[in-house]
Amino acid sequence: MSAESAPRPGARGHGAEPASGAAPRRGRRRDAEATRRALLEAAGALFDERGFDRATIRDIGERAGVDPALIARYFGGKEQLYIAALADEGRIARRQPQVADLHAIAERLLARWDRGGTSPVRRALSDPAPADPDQRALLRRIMRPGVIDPAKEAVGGEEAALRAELFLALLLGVSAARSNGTLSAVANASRAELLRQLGPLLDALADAPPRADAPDAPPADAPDVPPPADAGG
Amino acid sequence: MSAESAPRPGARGHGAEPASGAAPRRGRRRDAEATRRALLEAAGALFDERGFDRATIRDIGERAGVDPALIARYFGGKEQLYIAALADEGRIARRQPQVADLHAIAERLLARWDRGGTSPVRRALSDPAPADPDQRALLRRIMRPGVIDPAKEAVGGEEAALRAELFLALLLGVSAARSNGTLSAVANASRAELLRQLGPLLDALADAPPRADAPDAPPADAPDVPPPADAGG
DNA sequence: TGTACATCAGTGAACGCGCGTTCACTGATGTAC
DNA sequence: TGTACATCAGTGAACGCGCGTTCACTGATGTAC
Repeated sequence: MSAESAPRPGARGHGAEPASGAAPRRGRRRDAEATRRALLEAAGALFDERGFDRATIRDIGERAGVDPALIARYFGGKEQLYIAALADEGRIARRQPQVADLHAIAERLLARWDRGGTSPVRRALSDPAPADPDQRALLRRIMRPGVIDPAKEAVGGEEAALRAELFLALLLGVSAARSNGTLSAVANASRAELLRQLGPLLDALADAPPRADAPDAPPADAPDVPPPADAGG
Repeated sequence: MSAESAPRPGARGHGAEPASGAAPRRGRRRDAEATRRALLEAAGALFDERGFDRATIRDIGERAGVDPALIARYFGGKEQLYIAALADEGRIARRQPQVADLHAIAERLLARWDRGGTSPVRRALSDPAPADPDQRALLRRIMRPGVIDPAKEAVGGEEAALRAELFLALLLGVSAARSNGTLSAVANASRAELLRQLGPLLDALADAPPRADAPDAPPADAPDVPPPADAGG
């Protein structure tokens, strides 16, 4: 949809059009690698925008300027294209300079996700449906180096792992709300305003709260939570 | 799946089975109202578990113990059944006693969502795909009385609306992460532990941060955010 | 009490549609001679 | 330089499948007489 898109390699038309645009790899009008990349990027965008089911291979092909049958040829099928799009995003993320500061990570993530349309990883992480184990492992591998590990280091303390994940979950929730537009104040706020409001929360996450099993705390064998008087249903 | 399910009204079998279970409305084995309710509850559960697309009317009918063609008869179609399931959840939520305390609301929401399988509203709110305006309005109407308005009252201050929505977005993110299981620490933590970790964040949300346009603050005409040096992509 | 009928909840087969996939084919490209 | 050929990127029609929907039908229920 936007002006900047991949250099469509397999452009239709049968006649004319001898590669007028500046193609990075000269000499090959039929370029399998460029086609692969175009499919990967179109898939990343559409999987994020619409989710796996609603992103059809025909739409992906159209956005990439490529015949959808080539998805089967280059990736094996739609499912494998999805996995490849996730992995590709991980590869991109790993190239970014790493920082171990919650505010900086939050700013980077929200900025990336606000740009919209290129993060199937974000969607996979915020989908409430149980993910299959292979996909979970892939997603964890993708988010660990750039987000989870630095966040863990930033919060420190005993429950660092849990807190780092809460940090990410929090941002995912905010980003999803921003995209779907139902919570209008969150959707319409500028990113700067949002980050200002989130600042104290991130600070609170970095300050370790009193441990439940501290020496002078009551015994921690209480059941999960008192039943909250379930009315209705 | 579980032992407690709706009293299946249109039970198959053609023979025998003269209503051995204790039916609340005696005398009518063929009960349109009970069938409607069974469909509504099965739909609520499946729409939440799998999302709209992956919840097929055949599965909904099977879980309700009812012929899927009755969805068209009673609701008009799958889309209208979905709307009805959202509205029904709103009706249930409105029956609950209202509290204006972030911790109490958070506990109630997480408890409801942890139970799993009955909240199409939660899924609709955490879906990153842009929602259509009618659906947005319905969702806002559903969440306002029990969650948004009390949260707004609890946080107070100038940006109360934005903060109340952030509160909900945060919980949605945590709940989604809990359901899909990718963030394992969040998924495996007890709800009590989770609420303990979230406590300071909720307190931070309730304490108004310094306003950007306060008398002694720098002018607030800065652009959205400095470009974060976008590497890769 | 018994019979005929109207009502309406529920049934099940069939339909059209959009999807991912398959596969025989086309034609451009690079190479061998 | 020119010709024949092998390779392989890309094409497009067709396929089977699962979906939501439709609709003529069945049969249980309640009522009128």
